[in-house]
Amino acid sequence: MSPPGSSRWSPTTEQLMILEELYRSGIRTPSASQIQQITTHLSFYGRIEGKNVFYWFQNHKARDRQKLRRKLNKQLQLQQQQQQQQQQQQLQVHHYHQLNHDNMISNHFVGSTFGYPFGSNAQDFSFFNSPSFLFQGPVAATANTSQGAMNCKWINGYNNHQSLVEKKDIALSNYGTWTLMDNVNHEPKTSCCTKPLKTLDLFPLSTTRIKED
Amino acid sequence: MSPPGSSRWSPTTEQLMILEELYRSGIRTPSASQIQQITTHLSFYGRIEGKNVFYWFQNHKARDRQKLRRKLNKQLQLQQQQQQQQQQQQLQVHHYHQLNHDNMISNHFVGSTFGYPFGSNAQDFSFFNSPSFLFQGPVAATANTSQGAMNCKWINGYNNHQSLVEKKDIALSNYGTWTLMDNVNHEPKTSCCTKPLKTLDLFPLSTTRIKED
DNA sequence: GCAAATTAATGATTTATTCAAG
DNA sequence: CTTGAATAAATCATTAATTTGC
Repeated sequence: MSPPGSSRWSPTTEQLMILEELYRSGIRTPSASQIQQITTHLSFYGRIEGKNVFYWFQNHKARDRQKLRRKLNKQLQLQQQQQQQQQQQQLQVHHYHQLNHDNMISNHFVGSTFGYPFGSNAQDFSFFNSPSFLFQGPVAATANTSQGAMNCKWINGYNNHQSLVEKKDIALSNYGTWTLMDNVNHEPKTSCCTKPLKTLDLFPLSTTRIKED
Repeated sequence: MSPPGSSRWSPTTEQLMILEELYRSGIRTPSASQIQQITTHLSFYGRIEGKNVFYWFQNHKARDRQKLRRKLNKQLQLQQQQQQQQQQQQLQVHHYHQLNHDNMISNHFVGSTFGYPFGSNAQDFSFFNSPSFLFQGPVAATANTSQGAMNCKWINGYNNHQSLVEKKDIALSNYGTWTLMDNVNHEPKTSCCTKPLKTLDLFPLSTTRIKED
């Protein structure tokens, strides 16, 4: 399923089944602690990281929507075609009664015949009903919303894709987006800037490259 | 600048100046370690977190693009208008010479008169020339790309917006996206699931909510 | 001058699109 | 062709500018 040197996660059958069950049960955008716990539990069935769970839900939700949209578009097109056919039939009748008639027939109001079918009026709090194990502990200790408790941390680096460096020249495409994490001693062992530099030291003299990538 | 109980970061004048300088110097999507170091250095001028830096660059880049696009659209519209005027003039001349002439004049090739002005053919590696302080150490120890070194961690929680809960009912809008971080002992103090539950325990019997949000 | 009311900027989130591995 | 991962675009929400009536 996920060969050792594999660059991307691929879910175990069981992991997948669980994820799908969770999805079906209403979870769409799991919170930090939910992802945390899901990951913990799924790691029992194979190597997995939080971001895998995160991306999985994101993609699954997006592609569900996409599927729906496509289906609706199909229906809409069908309906439009039908309407056009009807109109043409009417035209023919018309023609039959009165030749040399003007060709202009409004085609505009077709789309508005049925409204937006999604229940977009309500926030998705459905995960309150999500599987019990997600809320066993003192829920992620979230009562503690003080500055220290949920501390904002970190970012994609050069994403384990050493191989990409050679394949393409995009190796440095990096980062995902944002993310809070549980309180963590983030002593950047990489940082050697013990004394803060003064502002002027930050800038090289070359201001020559103003480039849009 | 950033009042104590403020829910969102607002940059100090100096922070802003530095960020803009970095941007001008070519930085567009700083890597993890870059953000890290930028944050460290900016925190000298006021409270700031990594995500602020991250978002700042993301937004700044996006809004630059946007500005450019708008400018181009304006130019394009202008040019189109000019062309139309020219065409109308030609038409009038035409008319002058030959009345009752066909009205069809191709309007298509207008857009292609000037190409895409961006240097979109090259990747942006410009930040290799970025301010010296960013690369003081053994560059974020990135030589170490083994599994352990850059470890994937965590996610937005209920984003310190305790106040929002009352104001609106959207309090639970949560999470950003993904993010690697330097190796960190992530002993989730929130997790109390010491022994992995069996699969069946994960699911409640209610499969009633299959909702599209 | 100075708050209340509007509007413009912009920080933060969410959704859509794209890339590329398998 | 599916789908994990990454990026860009659109959107939301709050704060800062600003206008306005006093």
